[in-house]
Amino acid sequence: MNQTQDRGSARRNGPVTRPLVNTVRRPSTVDLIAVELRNAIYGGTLMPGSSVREAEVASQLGVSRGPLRESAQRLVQEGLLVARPGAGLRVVTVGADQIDDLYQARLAIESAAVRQIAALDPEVRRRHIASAEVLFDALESALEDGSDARRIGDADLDLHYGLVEATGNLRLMSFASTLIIQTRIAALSHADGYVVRTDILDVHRTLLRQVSDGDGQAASETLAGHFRQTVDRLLGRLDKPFSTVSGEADGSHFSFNRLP
Amino acid sequence: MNQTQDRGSARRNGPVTRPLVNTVRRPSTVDLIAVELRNAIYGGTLMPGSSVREAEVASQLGVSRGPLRESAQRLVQEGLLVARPGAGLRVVTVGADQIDDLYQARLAIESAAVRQIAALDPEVRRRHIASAEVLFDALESALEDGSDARRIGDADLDLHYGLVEATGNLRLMSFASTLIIQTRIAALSHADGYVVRTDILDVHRTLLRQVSDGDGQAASETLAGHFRQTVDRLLGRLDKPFSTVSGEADGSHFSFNRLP
DNA sequence: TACCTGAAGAATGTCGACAATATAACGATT
DNA sequence: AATCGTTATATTGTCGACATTCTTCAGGTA
Repeated sequence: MNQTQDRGSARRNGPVTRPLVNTVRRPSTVDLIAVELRNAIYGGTLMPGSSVREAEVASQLGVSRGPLRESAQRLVQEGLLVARPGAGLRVVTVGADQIDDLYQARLAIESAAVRQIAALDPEVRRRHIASAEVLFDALESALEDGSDARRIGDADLDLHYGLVEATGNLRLMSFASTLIIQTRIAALSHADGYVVRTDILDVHRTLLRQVSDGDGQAASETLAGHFRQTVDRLLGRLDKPFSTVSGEADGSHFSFNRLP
Repeated sequence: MNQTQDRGSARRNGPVTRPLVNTVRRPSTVDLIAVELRNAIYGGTLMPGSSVREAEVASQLGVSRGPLRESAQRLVQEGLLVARPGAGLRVVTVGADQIDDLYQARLAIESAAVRQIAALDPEVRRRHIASAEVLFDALESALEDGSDARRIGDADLDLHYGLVEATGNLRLMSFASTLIIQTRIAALSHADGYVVRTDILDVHRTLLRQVSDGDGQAASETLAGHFRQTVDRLLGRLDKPFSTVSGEADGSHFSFNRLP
């Protein structure tokens, strides 16, 4: 699996948290390692529940255990890793009892995002959601191409992150990034995490329409309904998905890029 | 200044982020140091913009630089510290250009919280907001006692955190804790950060009433209006505060508790 | 057979030391 | 006088090694 670290293709590996203060300065080693770890989790290289042996990962990254441990604490703070004293690091598992809280948190962030965008002046609003519409097209293409569920899920999450990104609020972006990676972890945790609803396009088309129409309240409700359906499906509470495409989790072992 | 680390009086030092997974296990050293650092920032011992020299703080905590650096990375992830390569750690400053985003983020979290609580069944709802009402009484007492602006601000922030805590959503609680500490940082950054509006009681009384009445939409709008006024005041855009109480920032130097 | 006990192994937690870098002070120059 | 370049100091960044803790597995016992 190709873990790239250049910024250009960062989107392909999912959203990435950037430092809150956006000044010009070269990224620290801790930054680079943290990005690498997040990508490894998001990309399925580090599977949920698997233990992260420091010496092993550190040597693969070409660094010592010190910087690796510092980076790991960042992911611990994000809730992507858990550290049991003496027992080391593990990738979190998002259990069924966490799904509700996770999507409530996503609703908090993303609902606020669409409300905020919808409240903008029509002109700037159009400019801000332009990139989100590109991501919607990407989702449409992924569905038309008959991509596997995993790739469709990527496009879905990218779109949701893009909406938050459109606010330009670094705090919201940081929160959204964390929650979306946790969503990915939940999908990787459950066997049937990757199932695609056929109405996914309609929902998101409606969502974007409502945002661009300036109706934040409606967009927020669309989002709430969408999340509620998703939670119900993940919890097996309701109707079965309309179309199911099994996604394969490539079981390739660790393969990081050594840091320069 | 008394930095206590027992859980009982944690509220006095402000909200504290706890690990996302709530299992029984002794806190790691990194946890303890991180709590100590957050309290030092929240309590004004580490002032915004001040540099955090690793060796100095580490020796005061009775630990080595290694664990301290790991803990610091947690606060970096939270946006409470910034780390410039080679130049070390500094406490963040929340500039005027950050106020908007900060309160938008708080609105995202807290608005979702009050909506969520308001949507509960009336009986459980009453039980969940009971602690928040205690915090409201504390705010009322602080105002009646003629406490300084700093203490009133504490009670205010405690109440806001209590509302999020009432959701029981650990993710939202973690976000709220971070944002509230950043709010404190903003207050410590600006000279006139600590001014108290006389209508603060009315606003929060209304807020709690609307939540307990199950009107999440109204509560959310009350919150939005309150934050908008606060931002306008902080940015000096609008009317001057009705009553001003100057808060003193005790300039006492570092004084941590050595970890056991 | 199931459970508890204990020892061996491996991984983590912590520390001290060294190298690399940024900051500050100082002097030279225009 | 102000600015630029240089040097010295202090602090950070990184690493390797050791102490500590958890996990595992073998052995014994009820």
